[in-house]
Amino acid sequence: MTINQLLSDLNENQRKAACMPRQHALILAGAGTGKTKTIVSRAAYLISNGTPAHRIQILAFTRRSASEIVERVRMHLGEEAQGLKASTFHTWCISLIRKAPKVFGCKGYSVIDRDDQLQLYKVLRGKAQKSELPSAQEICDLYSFARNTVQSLNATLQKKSPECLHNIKKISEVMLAYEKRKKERHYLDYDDILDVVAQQMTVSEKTRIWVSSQYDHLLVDEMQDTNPLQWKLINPLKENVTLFCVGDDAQSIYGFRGADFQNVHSFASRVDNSITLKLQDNYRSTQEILNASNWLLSQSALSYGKNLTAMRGSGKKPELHTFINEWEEGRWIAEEIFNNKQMGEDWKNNMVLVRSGYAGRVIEGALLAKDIPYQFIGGTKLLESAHIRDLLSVLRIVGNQQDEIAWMRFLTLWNGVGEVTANKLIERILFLDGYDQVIKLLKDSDKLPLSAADAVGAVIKNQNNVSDALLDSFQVLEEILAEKYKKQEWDKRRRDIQLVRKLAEKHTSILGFIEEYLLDPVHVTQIDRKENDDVVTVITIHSAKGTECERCYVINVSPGSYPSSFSIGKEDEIEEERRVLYVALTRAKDELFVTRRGYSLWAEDKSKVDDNAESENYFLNALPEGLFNEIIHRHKLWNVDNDAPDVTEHVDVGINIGNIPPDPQEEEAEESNASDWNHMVDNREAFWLSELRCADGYLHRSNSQSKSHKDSAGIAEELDGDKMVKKKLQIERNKQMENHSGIKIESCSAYYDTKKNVCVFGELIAENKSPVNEYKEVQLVVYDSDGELMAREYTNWTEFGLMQSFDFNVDLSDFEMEPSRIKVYPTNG
DNA sequence: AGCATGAGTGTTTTT
DNA sequence: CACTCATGCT
Ligand SMILES: Nc1ncnc2c1ncn2[C@@H]1O[C@H](COP(=O)(O)OP(=O)(O)OP(=O)(O)O)[C@@H](O)[C@H]1O
Repeated sequence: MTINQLLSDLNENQRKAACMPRQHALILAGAGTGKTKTIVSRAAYLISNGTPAHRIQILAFTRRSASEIVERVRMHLGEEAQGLKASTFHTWCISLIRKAPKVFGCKGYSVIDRDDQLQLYKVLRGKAQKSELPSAQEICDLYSFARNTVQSLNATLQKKSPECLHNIKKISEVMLAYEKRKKERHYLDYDDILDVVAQQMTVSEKTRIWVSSQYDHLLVDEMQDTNPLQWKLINPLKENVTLFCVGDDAQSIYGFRGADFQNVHSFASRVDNSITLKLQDNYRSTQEILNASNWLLSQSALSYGKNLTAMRGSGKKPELHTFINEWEEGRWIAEEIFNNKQMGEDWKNNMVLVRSGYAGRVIEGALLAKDIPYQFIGGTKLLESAHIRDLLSVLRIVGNQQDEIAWMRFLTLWNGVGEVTANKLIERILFLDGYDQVIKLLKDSDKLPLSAADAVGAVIKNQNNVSDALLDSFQVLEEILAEKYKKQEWDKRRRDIQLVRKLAEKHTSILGFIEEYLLDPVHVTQIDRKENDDVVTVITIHSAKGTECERCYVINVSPGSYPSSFSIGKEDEIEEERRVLYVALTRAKDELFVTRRGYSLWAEDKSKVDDNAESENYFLNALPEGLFNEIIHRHKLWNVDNDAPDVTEHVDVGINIGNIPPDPQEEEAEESNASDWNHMVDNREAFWLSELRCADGYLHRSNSQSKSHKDSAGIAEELDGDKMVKKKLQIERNKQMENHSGIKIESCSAYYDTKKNVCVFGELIAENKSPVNEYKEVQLVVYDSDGELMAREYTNWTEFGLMQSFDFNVDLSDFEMEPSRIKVYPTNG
């Protein structure tokens, strides 16, 4: 494709922006209006009009969008685009630092990530109580926020944690100690990487000239998410370099990192002689999708002045699905995607948008259960996972002998060595000269096994071949790592090691390898699928900014999540939550599915107090009719078998003894009993049980070493080692009775545990049209394998989200035999 | 003292 | 699942 073709694809405003004369510009435009496309065109235009490609620097937020831009320019221009650079702010700065280590005074410094930073803070903070001093995590966050916003600690505390203001002295001491230690050990944290460059340019004219003379144009994507520190980086360049920034204030979602969505508006005042252009027309989505998105913004107290119009016109109306719980939600999505594949649609046309990495797990499970290939972007990255860090610590030690964080990690790996011993060793190691001495020290230590020295030796031998270094040191460490993680999916973790080796293959420098992947995180599920591009994408909304997909599923748009309960009470954070959802909705091209849970098992116990606030602030509260097609799913929770034989021979009903009014004393006893039961089926329990059920259809808890199996009668037993913990019981229903009473038991599960208790938990829908109102209770009957009656109980039901719930807890310790059959049905007490 | 171990608990978002 | 805390072991 030629440049002319590319330009003719643009609309008038886009073309005007792309072909601008040399002048600072801000392109302010809504979602899907072609900002990225405009950046691509701008770069292509500049190159074909004589600017050498290497004199254009593009800054994007993630490596993915950066490389996509370069790829697209290359597609249009071919060879001519050679040398065009697109990077994240961090990779750009580190490349400057590496290019001129002397200029920035960081020769031989190694980059530490968030977790290392935290480790250091933990050590330096000491063991003070939380009431005395904020946790290391909090201090770390405050530190980073202060630096990203280029604010004093005092100002940061006032804004973020006023309650800690009285502690400012202590906090500042910890921070200063951190900076001192960082310097001593030659570490650069994420914020240093930017600040070193920014600060140096601010104070030194020579540096400013050296940097800015390398470029003619700086193109910045996602301008709305840049923070003051990043501005400090761009600002000194504007004398010699032309800025071309694109952004959308309604998509600013990185406030937690110091970005202020208003900032983009100050562009004009901060940059003299700049011009602001606007793009209005949305080319991504159908009007129906935009209507929903527009509505969301219109509900805000702030006025974003955004009303997107779809150039593609009309399409399918978005759907709003409500489920009983997250597993039904996940299962439905997986099913939907699966069915679409059957109809001939590619996996890759589906994207599931989640709020947190954690929220993606359920979806992952559901996709896994259906064998749907997927990639998961967001959450813990490969090189951040504990077992990989363990292995990497050996490499880091060899790469940088002063790396005390890595030493700590490595030394405490060995049995018998804890923090104290490790510290003593480290103190000596730091003063050693050369690796011969280090190896000798490790060998001589009576606390460490010989293999510790072997592991280090293995890396030293392979310093120029990272992949081999990994392999050899892993062989030494395998045993100990297997032991450490034996309860935490060691097999899976073991496979990760192979993936890391793959990543390392081309690398000849240990530190270079680590640095590259610290700044450019790789997600576990991404590596193995080079040839297989056709996969479903599960992605956090924050990572999804700038991407698009034909069919999007935005999950868990429930009260307490949108906005997140964290933000309640803080207007600006609620607004940011709104923008997060806005970003999610506007990713969809053709079809948008918003799903939510009518009842979240978690929301309830977390904070009953907040419940009101959560639902009051809920974004979809005042949803007008007509924006979405609304569908409520009242599916069975736990696979009640509809084809189970009807039970008609219930003599029991005839001899119903009814509700024996308990005397006051007993009533009290019963109440305390009920609360006991609540504990037993507490939310946590229900959470795990259903999660795993969703994944493999059976019942077990993953974090015990339990195995599960299903016997021929369809009864799942839970095993803990060889000891049975619980046994699942089959339930019989009486459909006739249910129809008659208008009370439908939607789900029910029953277990018999080692304390000889039968625990039953179920949900039902009591339809108002019930002709026989006296059905107000649920009856439970338990038989042993000889068919002898063991127990009969009655209970009322209580409101439970979209349904009513009931539960029983029957003590069968007086019986020799185990329960074999149980029946549950409505009764007129 | 120093370490291993298990139970308990609480989960934004990212370079 | 990852982190903290309490406990008990050496
Ligand atoms: N002039 C145009 N004609 C046809 N399609 C266009 C035009 N401009 C953009 N598009 C298409 O619209 C979609 C959105 O474009 P792009 O990703 O550049 O938008 P964006 O402004 O960066 O969106 P967001 O801010 O939501 O990330 C892309 O699929 C792109 O190909």
